[in-house]
Amino acid sequence: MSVRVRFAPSPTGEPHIGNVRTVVFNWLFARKMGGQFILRIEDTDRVRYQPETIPVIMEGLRWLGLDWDEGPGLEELQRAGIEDAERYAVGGPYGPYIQSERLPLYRQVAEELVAVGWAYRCNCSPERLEQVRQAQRARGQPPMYDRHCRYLPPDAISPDEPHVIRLKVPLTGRTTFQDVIKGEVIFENAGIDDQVLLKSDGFPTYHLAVVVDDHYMKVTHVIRGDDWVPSTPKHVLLYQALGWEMPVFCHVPLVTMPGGKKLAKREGATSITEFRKQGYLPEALLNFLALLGWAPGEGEEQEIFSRAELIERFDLYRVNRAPAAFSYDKLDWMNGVYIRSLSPDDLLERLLPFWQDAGLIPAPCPPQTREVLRRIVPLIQERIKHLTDVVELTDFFFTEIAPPPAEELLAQGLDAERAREVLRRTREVLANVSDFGEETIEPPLRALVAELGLTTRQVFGLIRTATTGKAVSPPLFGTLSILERERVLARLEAAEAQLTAR
RNA sequence: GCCCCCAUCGUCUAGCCAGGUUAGGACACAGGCCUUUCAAGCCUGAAACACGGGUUCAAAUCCCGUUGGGGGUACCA
Repeated sequence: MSVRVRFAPSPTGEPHIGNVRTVVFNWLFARKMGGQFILRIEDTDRVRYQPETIPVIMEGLRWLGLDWDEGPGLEELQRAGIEDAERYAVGGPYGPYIQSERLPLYRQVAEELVAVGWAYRCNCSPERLEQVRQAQRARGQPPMYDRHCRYLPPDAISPDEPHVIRLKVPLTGRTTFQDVIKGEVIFENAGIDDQVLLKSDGFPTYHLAVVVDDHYMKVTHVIRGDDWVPSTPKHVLLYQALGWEMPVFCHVPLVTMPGGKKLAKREGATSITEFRKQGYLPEALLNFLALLGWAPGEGEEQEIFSRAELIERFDLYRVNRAPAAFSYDKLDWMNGVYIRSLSPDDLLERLLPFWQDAGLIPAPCPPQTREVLRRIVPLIQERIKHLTDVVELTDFFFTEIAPPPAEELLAQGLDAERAREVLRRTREVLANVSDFGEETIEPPLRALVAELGLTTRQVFGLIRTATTGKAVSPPLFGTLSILERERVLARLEAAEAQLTAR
């Protein structure tokens, strides 16, 4: 039978990067095994529901290259009020793939469980439940539902009055399951709460919905975060009660922040959208995430893997047991590696939106500007770690610069008079050079350095500051050539004036 | 509190299952080379088996305990 896995986000916000790593494992496993990767929307929490995050989640997956074989279809997306539903509709034979579209199914299963004695109705008020929990805590007992309604006569609560349906967990014995990563995990039934399966608003809780959907969608492997381990016995009980075949469970370790701190949904954990905005390449992020908690092993020392290589080598059974800390340092390095490996034209295309967002070049990029960019890219390719870095590194090509203050011009240790001389002589040289190509500029400037008896650092540093306004810039001769003679001479003159004014 | 999971350089990890390694690699860090700045590249360095007991000729590897970390404990997922 074909492997079927799923990512089932709840549209209450954008998934944090730890969740995304788990999605990567799911996707890699599906592709490796030639199976299906399913996207299911778990919108059963009506309080925290934010429909607008559905397309954001989908957009993020697409950007990362995590395509899904089955997922919400056109009509259900339209009913959810998603704009551009056509753009995201995939559909599939086991839909609908949005849980709010499957309500009758959950209710039916819940009623079945009540009928066979595996579940019961409960109309305890939230206040009473809270009181019970507080009392238990005060006594130093684990907070659990006291099963008040479990022992009521079967007809004590009418199906028509507001109530929830709870799982009737066996009071004794133990529930166990085999986990791909952890091996056998054992829970005493006495410690398992009578979990609510169907809420009073008619929506299922995660526990009911996940079991029902995974069953009917023929999911074979449940690959999810470690945080689900404690609720897995409830799911196992449900599978047993319903007589359904169990999927393979695989609980992958969580991802923490660099300090080892918790990576909770709202703790500023970065989302795919944020990484994208910060100038990370999707292939770099994918590569990095795949290596967070997994390594090919067998003495393999390669760390840069193409998408195809990751699929080929990924092994779910080799995923680590211990949680992994996210490292921006390593991601940055990897992003730089990927940026350097791009063809200049490809890099140019990816850089374009960042230059445009910064207002440095017009939105439809004119052909002339593109030619300039084509000359700039090779100069900066090995100097940026993020696509966003290009803005600060190249802005002086597109905007006028304020003449640098004297102290910056004199940073190389020259006195004002000497610096003025350097600038004046440089202007003479550059005014008379036959053409303004990189190779034509360099020899006479080097000759000038020798003639003046100064160091290249002193002279070129001064020219750099004068023409770019920065102490750090792309390689000087290429930069001057792209700037062109007129602007270079003007900036040199302006700098000279700065020193004179002094 | 109770339940569950986890433990190799600062970080990601290889090695563990099938005991014998100078415990390997990468990021970051330090020093050097190259060099017009910054990068990139190259070379070198520092850096780990959490602790305590077993088992064994031999333990990072197997067992137990301790400590530490993480997760769960909702009509959230």
